[in-house]
Amino acid sequence: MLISEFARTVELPVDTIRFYIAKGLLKPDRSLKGGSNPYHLFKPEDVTAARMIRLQQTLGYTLSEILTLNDEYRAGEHSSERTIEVLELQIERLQERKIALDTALSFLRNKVDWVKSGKAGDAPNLEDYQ
Amino acid sequence: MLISEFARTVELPVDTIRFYIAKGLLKPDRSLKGGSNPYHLFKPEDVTAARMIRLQQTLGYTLSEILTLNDEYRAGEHSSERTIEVLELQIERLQERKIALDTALSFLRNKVDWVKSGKAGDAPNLEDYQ
DNA sequence: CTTGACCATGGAGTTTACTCCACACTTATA
DNA sequence: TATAAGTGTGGAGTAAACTCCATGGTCAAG
Repeated sequence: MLISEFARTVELPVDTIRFYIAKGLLKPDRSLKGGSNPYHLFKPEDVTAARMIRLQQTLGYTLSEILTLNDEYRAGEHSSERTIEVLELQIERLQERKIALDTALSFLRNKVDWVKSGKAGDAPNLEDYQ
Repeated sequence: MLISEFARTVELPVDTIRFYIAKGLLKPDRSLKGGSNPYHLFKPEDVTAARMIRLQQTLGYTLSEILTLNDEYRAGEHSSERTIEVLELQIERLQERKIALDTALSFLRNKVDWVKSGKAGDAPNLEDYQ
């Protein structure tokens, strides 16, 4: 798969993909010779990698964090212990984020209820949701 | 409360607070005259506002989105319908984010299990978690 | 009355994550 | 054979969210 088809598949601009390649987040093959330089060739696993990046980004990871995670993951690929360590660190971080999210959600839901009740009693206070 | 105490309270650098004031995200009083210009005076509700900003930020809102939300919220303050509309839009957005988060979490948990099982069977695939 | 601790403003600098060229090359099409 | 479409590189530009700094002010302590 060439870069423009890959871009359509993962729904990202070509420029962004090249940016990710430059950063080392995507490492497509370069076997096909084309213009002034060999072309990038994307495999299905690159599609997964791109989707993973998007997912991690919506969860608040920076690109360099994603890169370090990938590197650590690859580095520990032959030690199950290290792999599990890296994975569990990610899980912990996401769980913290989930708590923040649930906090915000119950705060907002209670606020809706409070408004619907004609603002009876005290307004929900953010401080009560930590 | 003056700016440095406020900064300690909400655990943010003074510069960041001034930046938020400039953006209109915080609107402390300016009654106290001090140096070349009147000082900012922060009330408990400013502390809540600052914490709310941090929370919204960890949930992926940009500062200008937060500003528009605040503005919309204030604008609809006398119409319960509009207030509920704004709140429910936020809830929807957070629920989407929660789904992404749960996706990532179950993917990572299954991956941990898979590694712990001595990598028996197929590796968990991200595509299966959407 | 000077020194140090705070305060404000305006503006420059930084990092992140793109986004947009200009230029150069190859290949398919008219 | 010209032209369009696709690809690569290097580098400039941009928006967001800070972060740092120079300058200028007030005020309490020594």
